[in-house]
Amino acid sequence: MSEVRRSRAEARVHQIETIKSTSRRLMAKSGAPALSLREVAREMGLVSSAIYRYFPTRDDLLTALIVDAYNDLGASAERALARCPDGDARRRLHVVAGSIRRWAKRNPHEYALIYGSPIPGYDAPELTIAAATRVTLVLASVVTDAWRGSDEHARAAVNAPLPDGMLERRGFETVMPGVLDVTRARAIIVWSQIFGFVSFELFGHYRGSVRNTNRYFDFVVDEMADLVLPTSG
Amino acid sequence: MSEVRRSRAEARVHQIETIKSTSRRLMAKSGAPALSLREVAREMGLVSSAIYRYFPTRDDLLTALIVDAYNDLGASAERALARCPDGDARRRLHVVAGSIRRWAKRNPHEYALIYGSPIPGYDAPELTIAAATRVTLVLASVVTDAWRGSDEHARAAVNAPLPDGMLERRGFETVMPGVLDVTRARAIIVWSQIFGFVSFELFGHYRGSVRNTNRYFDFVVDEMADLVLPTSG
DNA sequence: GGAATTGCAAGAGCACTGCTCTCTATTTCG
DNA sequence: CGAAATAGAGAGCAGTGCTCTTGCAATTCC
Repeated sequence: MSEVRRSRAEARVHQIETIKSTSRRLMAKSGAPALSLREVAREMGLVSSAIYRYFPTRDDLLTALIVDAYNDLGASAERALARCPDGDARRRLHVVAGSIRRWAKRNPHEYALIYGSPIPGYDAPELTIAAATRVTLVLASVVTDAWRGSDEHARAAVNAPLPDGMLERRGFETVMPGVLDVTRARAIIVWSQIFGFVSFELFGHYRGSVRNTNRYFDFVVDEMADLVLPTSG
Repeated sequence: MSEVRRSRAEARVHQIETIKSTSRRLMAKSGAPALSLREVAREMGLVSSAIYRYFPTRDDLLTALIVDAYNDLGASAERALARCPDGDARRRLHVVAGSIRRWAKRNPHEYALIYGSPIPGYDAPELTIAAATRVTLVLASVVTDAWRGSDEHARAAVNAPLPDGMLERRGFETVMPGVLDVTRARAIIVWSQIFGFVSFELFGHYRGSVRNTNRYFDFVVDEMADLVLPTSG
């Protein structure tokens, strides 16, 4: 295609990028399980064995796509939250949750890739974990900001003892500083609920019970806000 | 293997059963995506083409496995609930939720098959929908029984208007008779939450945040009970 | 009971897959 | 410039889902 003269290193990153974008395009049509290295190569006008210069195995290509998907979702949530830095907490939660849902509906196969069944025998390397954390940090920050500077009354109203060693301690101190343990535990519920909802919606499990998923999603996020945000009373 | 003399019809259902159980065994090792008709045939001492007498396509075999999985999970939940017909509602919810989670951990690949990413281009036939409903009916009955004969005070405490046309009306009248709309909507949250939890646990998304998933699961179910059961106050 | 029909398994074959290997042309580096 | 590293081509291997034909056995019909 592009007749630009490139150094070898430049050409390499360009090829890697082309392989990934071609894969994404093909994946959008038939999903990750049907993604074939040979088809990617064919689409690029390459012979199949050439792909292996860049991704030694199909799983390596999938890993790269997974990392990109996590980052794309994370960046999307970050942008959405940045767009309302001073709204009230409930609205911010709606905005972040909505951006996650919209991203998933825009990229259903990539969503399935990262939040659907994992590829059996495939163990997520460290790279993916860091990328996966991004979107959770956005959610965590909404809750943390909402509780920042809350008074004793609000905290006492929800405080409750938690079973010992239920949550990981390492990490939470820096991620949700100054937030009660119960609230942290509930924030994880909110997180699971949002992705549980999106998965059920995308994978068709609401058929027969939920009619208007947009309205129902608003309802669910409201309930989650009640669960995890300080009472605005 | 078995040298029993069988009529043609008997032999047929026996072969179908053998194919399915062999598939389940192979799936337990490497997951559904890696399930190969040829390997099933090899395992049974058959030639690959013979399988097609019973399942005209790989998708048909998967459909059969999906239906069986839904039914197995549904029956498991039904049995669990039948074992405590007169406990209090909170305990019954814990029992049903726990049975779902235990089934999932015992049959992770079958769980992934029905609640993980759907096979792209695969549309669940009516058969699977009926089977899929079973486990939801068990959850619904716990909530319905809890609200049966509740007084006005309890109902007024949670009653709230719901957006129009949010839930499907058809079906709910018979499935959760006499239950408030808000409670129905919340029951769906509970349902999503349980499966969201199990998916996150099985697919490894809690790594780094939840340490003791058993205790955390109890916590989550308790919170869900608070959301959907009448206050026992 | 014998003949026609149907059902089952075998085996070859097609187009596809991931992946490996060798060979050649080209670019990079000392 | 010459040596080393790299990209791509092409053949090939073992595996896949699925189709088609052939021969045999069991069932059904007259």
